[in-house]
Amino acid sequence: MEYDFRKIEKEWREFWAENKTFKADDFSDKPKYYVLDMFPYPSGAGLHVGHPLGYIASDIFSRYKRLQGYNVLHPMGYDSFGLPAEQYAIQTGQHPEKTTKENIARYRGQMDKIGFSFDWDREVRTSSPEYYKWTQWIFKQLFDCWYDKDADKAVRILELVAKFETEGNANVNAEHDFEGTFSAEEWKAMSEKEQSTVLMSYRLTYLADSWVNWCPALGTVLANDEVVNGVSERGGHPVEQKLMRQWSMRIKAYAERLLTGLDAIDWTDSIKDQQRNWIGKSQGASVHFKVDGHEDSIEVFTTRPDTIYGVSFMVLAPEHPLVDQITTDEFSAGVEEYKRQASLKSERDRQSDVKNITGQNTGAFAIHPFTGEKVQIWIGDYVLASYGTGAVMAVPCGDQRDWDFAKHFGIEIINIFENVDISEAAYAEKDAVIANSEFLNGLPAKKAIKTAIHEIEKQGFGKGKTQYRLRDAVFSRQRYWGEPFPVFYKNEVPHLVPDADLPITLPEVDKYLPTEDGEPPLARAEKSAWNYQEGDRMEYNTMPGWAGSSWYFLRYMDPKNENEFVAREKVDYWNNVDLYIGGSEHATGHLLYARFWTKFLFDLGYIPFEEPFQKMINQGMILGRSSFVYRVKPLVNLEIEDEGVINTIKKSMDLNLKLDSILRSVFISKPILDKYKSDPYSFSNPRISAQIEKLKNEIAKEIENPKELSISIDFNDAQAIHADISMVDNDILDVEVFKKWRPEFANAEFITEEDGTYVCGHEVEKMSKSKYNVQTPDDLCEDFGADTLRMYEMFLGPLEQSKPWDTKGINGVHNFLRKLWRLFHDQNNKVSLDMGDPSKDALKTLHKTIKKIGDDLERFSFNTGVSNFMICVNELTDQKCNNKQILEQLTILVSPYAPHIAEELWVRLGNEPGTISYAKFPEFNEEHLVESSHEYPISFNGKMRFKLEFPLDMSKEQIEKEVLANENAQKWLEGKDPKKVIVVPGKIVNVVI
RNA sequence: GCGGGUGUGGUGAAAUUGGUAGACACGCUAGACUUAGGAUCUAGUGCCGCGAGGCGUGGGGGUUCGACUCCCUCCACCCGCACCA
Repeated sequence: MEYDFRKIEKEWREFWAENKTFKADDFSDKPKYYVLDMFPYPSGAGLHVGHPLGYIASDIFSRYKRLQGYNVLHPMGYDSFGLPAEQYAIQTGQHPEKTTKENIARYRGQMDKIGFSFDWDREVRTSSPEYYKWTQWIFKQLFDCWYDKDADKAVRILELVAKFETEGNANVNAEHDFEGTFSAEEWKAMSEKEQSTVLMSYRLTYLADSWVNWCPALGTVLANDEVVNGVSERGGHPVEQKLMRQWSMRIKAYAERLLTGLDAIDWTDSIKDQQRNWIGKSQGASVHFKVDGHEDSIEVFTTRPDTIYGVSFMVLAPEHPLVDQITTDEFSAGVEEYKRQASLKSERDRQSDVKNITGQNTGAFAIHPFTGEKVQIWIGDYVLASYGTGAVMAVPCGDQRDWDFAKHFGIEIINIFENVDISEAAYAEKDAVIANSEFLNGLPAKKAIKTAIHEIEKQGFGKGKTQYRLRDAVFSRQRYWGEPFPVFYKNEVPHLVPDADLPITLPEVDKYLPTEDGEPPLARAEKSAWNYQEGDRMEYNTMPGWAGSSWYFLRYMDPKNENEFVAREKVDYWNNVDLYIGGSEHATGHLLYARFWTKFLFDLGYIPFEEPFQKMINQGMILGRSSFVYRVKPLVNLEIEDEGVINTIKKSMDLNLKLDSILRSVFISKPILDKYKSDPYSFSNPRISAQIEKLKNEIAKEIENPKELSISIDFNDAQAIHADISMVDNDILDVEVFKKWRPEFANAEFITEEDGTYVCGHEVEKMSKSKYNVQTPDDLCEDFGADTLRMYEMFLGPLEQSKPWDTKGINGVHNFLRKLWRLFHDQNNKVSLDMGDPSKDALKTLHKTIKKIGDDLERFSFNTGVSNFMICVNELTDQKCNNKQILEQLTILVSPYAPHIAEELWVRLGNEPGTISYAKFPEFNEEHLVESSHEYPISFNGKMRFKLEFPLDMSKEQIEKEVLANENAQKWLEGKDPKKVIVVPGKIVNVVI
């Protein structure tokens, strides 16, 4: 074999590992560049071909940056705490640490085969105590801080205590959820426990009773981003709302900075929009409406205070705390009933049922703060208790839901817009001029909003307010396989474990299940099983998966530091991640939390930047191509004289079952199935027909006089069964392997094509174990080599696009590498080089390629890069070029994509082993591309008809003359005079007729 | 409903600033050489048409000498958000 990739690749991988070729220097005169991949969760299934897509791209870019003279940080690690390992532990009793280690070993083996230039000395695992010690430490910092809105940053809690001691809390501008005010004296008079409770409502991580998403099937709470459409993101289990005492992260404090920070980072609009959406900023005013005859007032939040004169009623959420107090006797029964019905509906139902307008009058009235008029107070489930204040001022002329509600219940609709017709629908645009609104009359909405807020504040019944949809993030999980909290309890008051005693390691437990009384698994641990034993008990919850991943990119800079989470000098040198590659599915989870923690650590002065990931590229998902075999179902039509309907149905079903068992193991080739679908009567299969006949006779014996009995096969309802793609080649099933696949298929029969083959159907789906369509990179590495795999994955198409995996074209890429190899070698596979000066043509090809490859890398267009290499090698092959100077440059160019073959060729060219990774990226020299003439496409009315070659220095006029004189042009002119001739020098000629 | 994205041969795709649409690769067809590794080489391959030629980048319209590219409008698919006050 000429190009022996197996031997080459193995040797070079060993060389890189032994020589630590890709070790990154912590301090260097070179400029730094940090390329990061989203680290994987090591699942039991191993890597499939989709995982390396992003890793290959980032590796190519890392290698390119090294060639450009950068000191590149390109690490890899494992997000190794998580649910699947724990579920597996519950089933098998094995410690999750054991399976996690095994899975990591498998991942590492797979990654090693692909030739990544990771600095493996920097590997981190979120589940290792050396790592999570610092996750616990960061938690402690959050606990020890509050958010000072005046300084707009996190500040130590001691400073807050100092303020309380001197002036109480009245003038403290903090992000908090403490209700009420206290003086310095009152503060000092509080017991330690009371003070602790107060402080808790200011801390950036806090313990509180909060409504959480409880997932009974997983036995844990979930964060909002882990709940999708009312079910758990992992596993799709139902989720219910439950009030629980939980640790939360006060991410709300950072809402505004998380929003504005997006403007300064280079991410896709899609991800930024998702985060903006999730944060959900809305500006407006909070306004208090007095309740007629009550002390209480209703606080509403509105984005349109300019429409306040259009308020003709109020709507409270059915759960609003004031509802019971204000409801009049007359309406109390109706209100109770409405509340009951609303409580029966799930949050999801309430949200999906948009068309039904429901509501209930409470009989109470609110006083309009400006007009003093009484407006009805209703309850309605279109108002959500969890958003804003759980109450709205209804402006039917300006809000479609309010309009619908008013129409439905016959409530007055006041028009406060100039020249706007609101008889058919509300007018929600902000371009109308306000009318009918006293001091707001004649103002356009934008101005009116400001004026209204000003007036509301002046009169003292409300103020301008900005509201965010972002909720604080629940940080406790009732699970075993996660970071323990550095928290112990004394008299149920939480205390922090001192830094010196960190990490709190995971204690051994007898089972990975909750206790009988519903406590999390850690409650099973004996006190002595903990490595810290202060207080009455330790915290039994563990941290969520996103804890460790929120700061791992920092740890890579200083992975072995035992004294700090990262040394300041190192983070000063490496700074933030220059290029982050990963999937877009983490938009509102990991990517938001990591930004939050980064801003927090920045506030405390530990790191010099506020945004973790400067530029991000989201690689598309690689989809699988599933193969299917088809099993048909019988259709029995039986009618029996003198027997009841029920009996008939029962017998029919029996028959169906019997027949099903006959057909169970019969599989029909896809093309034949399609034929029968359109023409069921063409079906003929002696064996099956015989079986059906036999069955019919049996029935005839059993049933005296069937009025009608027909048995047919329903081809349209054929059952498609996933067949493992490893036993399918080019859609043709290996029937012998299939029979051995599962016991139930041992006696399978196949209705095949004429040539005896069984043809499978196929579909593009997500790659997953259960669909038997998982392609691992291992086989492909074995068959074609890592360099081919790397180039092929890039060749598939643009990185960001999702695409089905198909190995059809892999030969083309493999052939390219063989052609490349042949440029350097003679027929006997001996290196054969021309040591002289390169030809003009070869230089032109080379420099054209240098330009394109460089440009492609700069815009992350890896697929066109591969194409350009192919073009280059094709041209050099045509030129029979084996010039050393040319090939040496080409080898460097190719090395980021195909590092193994590049290393081998580099040495065969006479260079030192291992030096290619730090060679100099070839310099583009335009001179080699300079042409003296250009082949002009000559088009008529924009259509290219033929080409003519002219010198580049020929004048426009001269070109025009030559073109028109050309006989080919005369043919297209058809004797007419051209209206106009456009000559773009060096580009094109267009003749307008 | 709102926001983001995609739409080009039989297939994956390319066209970077408005300038030869389909590069490169797969597949397919024919031929050559071998007949063992999934081989290699040559020629062809957008569609219609014998041909001249016509048509062609989701549909329709526009700007322009010239549009895959810019503008308007509609359609389909994918992703995210959604009684958010």
